[in-house]
Amino acid sequence: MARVGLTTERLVRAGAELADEVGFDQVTVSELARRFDVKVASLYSHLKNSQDLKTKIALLALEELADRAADALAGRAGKDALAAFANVYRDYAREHPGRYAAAQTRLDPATAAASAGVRHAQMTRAILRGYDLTEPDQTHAVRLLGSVFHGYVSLEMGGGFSHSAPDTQETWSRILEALDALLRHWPAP
Amino acid sequence: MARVGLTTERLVRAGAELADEVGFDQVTVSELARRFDVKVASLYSHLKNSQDLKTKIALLALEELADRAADALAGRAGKDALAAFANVYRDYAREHPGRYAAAQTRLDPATAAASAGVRHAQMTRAILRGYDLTEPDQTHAVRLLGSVFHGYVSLEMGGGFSHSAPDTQETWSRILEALDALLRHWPAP
DNA sequence: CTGATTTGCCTAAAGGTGTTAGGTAAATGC
DNA sequence: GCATTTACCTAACACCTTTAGGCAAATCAG
Repeated sequence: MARVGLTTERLVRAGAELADEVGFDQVTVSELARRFDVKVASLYSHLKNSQDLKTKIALLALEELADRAADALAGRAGKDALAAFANVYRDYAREHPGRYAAAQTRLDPATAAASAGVRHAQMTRAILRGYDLTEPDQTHAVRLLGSVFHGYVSLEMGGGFSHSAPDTQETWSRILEALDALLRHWPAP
Repeated sequence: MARVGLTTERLVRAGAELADEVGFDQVTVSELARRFDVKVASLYSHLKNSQDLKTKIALLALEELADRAADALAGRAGKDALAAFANVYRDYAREHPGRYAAAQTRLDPATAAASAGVRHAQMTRAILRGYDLTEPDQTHAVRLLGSVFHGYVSLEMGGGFSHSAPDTQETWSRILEALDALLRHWPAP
């Protein structure tokens, strides 16, 4: 009965990899057990249940994303910061589709408040400091940016833009330019 | 052994209602059977399998959404059309969260091509005729609008904007104004 | 180093979902 | 009124989730 050395940490990391390979909603405690060559029930010493696993994968993804975004923002401002930030999301989603999907799962308010999600909101606000917006327009703009980034990435990954000219990279660049222009000339109500 | 009168049609409609009540990914063949007071296996005469049910719910949602959008667009142009179209999405998602989620599921290319999804793209292009965009900018704009609408609605429904001032209705209006302004002054590359 | 304790992984079992194969009775058609 | 079709059923299997209780490996006390 050799011990494998399971920990919540290792399980969550493996779960994240599994998500990237087979899709977040195909992540299953059983498959995870199989990968560690261990019986399913053994995982329940480290995880409360299946939902717990998924939540922890989501939190991991949010952390990784926030870390990357913070890195990308360092030393940048204005359109430069905007593009760097946006590209972090898009690149992360492409590299880690399962983790990205995980990051979109609805968390209960308490968990969300303690997650890296708040860093994301702060960083978006930081970017907007490079533009001339005051409250409440800044909040409107935060929400717009979140919508565009999330919406674009999820449509692109879902194949919504597939196989049609012009290519999506071109569209992405033009959208970032358009957003920059919009933020520089944000219309009065 | 009284016959209940199951048809694929009725099952899909009931599935859509079930989705709105309990969430699209909680839609299960078993629960559907329970609602018709029928054994699970009986559904397999009308549905290929569970995935087939979900796909058909998605197609139904896409149709309904396209019908509403077409209605809303009739007789409108410019910003008026833009707002009406956008509101159809937002309202539909609020009234029918399960169906809306269904409408986001990835369809295989053949199914997608035969779905009401193409009408959505056509209507978006129709709206853009009210602005002065030529290809390929029109395509970029189609993608931007899709991203914003989908992104905003899914973030709002996921609770991403919850409990923070200003309220989301205000943001939504301002975003529509901003998009209108952006489309009227679409930046050159 | 030995014995006690903790703890990691196991077996067993129960309940839920998905799916297929084959039967019976109700509806339909000649 | 009989033959055929078809709607729904029972039975069975496979897989996932979760809990309860057991044994042996790791850890710790002395």
